[in-house]
Amino acid sequence: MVRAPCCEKMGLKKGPWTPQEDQILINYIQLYGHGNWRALPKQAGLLRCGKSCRLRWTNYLRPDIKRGNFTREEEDTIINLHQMLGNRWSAIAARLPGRTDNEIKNVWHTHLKKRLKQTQNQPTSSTEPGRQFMIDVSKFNNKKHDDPIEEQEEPVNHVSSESSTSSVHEECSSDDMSSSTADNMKMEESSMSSSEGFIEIDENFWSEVLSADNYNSDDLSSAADGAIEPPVHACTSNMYDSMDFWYNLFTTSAGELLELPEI
DNA sequence: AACATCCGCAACCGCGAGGTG
DNA sequence: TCACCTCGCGGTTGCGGATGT
Repeated sequence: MVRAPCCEKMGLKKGPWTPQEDQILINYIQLYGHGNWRALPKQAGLLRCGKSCRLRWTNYLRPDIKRGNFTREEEDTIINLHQMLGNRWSAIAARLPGRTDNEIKNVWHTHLKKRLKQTQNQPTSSTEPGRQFMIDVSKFNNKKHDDPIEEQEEPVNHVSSESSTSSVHEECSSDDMSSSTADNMKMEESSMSSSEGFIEIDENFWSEVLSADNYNSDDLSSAADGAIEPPVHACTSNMYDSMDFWYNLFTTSAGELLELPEI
């Protein structure tokens, strides 16, 4: 069959969004959610295709999006996750609360690719200060199923964005995000504990993590309480300040530390 | 100051997956 | 089982600002 073009109807606007359009979209989604993206622009009175609305919302207007430059830690995380997952930006984004796949993709192409190239050109003994870790998941590359995450059991409490037609909160709450992140971590836990995978962490890593005195589990777990106002605080705080982040990354679901090889 | 080039980012395009009747 | 529809993802494009000449 022939797929109908996204914006088949003439007169649909393309290009940059105006503040007015943004406001219309935000207001509409706050009131009604986004059960059907295709129908949304018509119902909201926007001269845009549904796809454009969805993109604008998910990449820019969503209240839980963390704006601003990527921290060094975030960049390192992206690099390491990219080693593990390849160009699976949405999977990488799932581990970086407040960051979108598009944003991560952009930062990869504009910064990190270069940085990685530079790093690779340097002798192995030359390292930058600060924490670093490497995850060798070469085994994933040989798998028929290229997504180690989706091979894991379905998250019990996963809230599908498709099912959230009535509440913006379901889609955007940090709770939802952290739970999906935690679920995804399960994949890493199983893959990392495999004898084939290894994690390389410098000696300062755990001491830094374990001595984090500004740990506040509420940052990532404080769910939306039903109010329409988005939980911005969960996204503007540095995720690396949260013990939960590192804890989930390097522990099993039973709370046991993953086995890390001697370096 | 004017022009050229580079860079970053938002947005678009097309494909595949999954859901539904 | 199949056809169709919608959504999400990854790749790519193009605009606008920053920087260099």
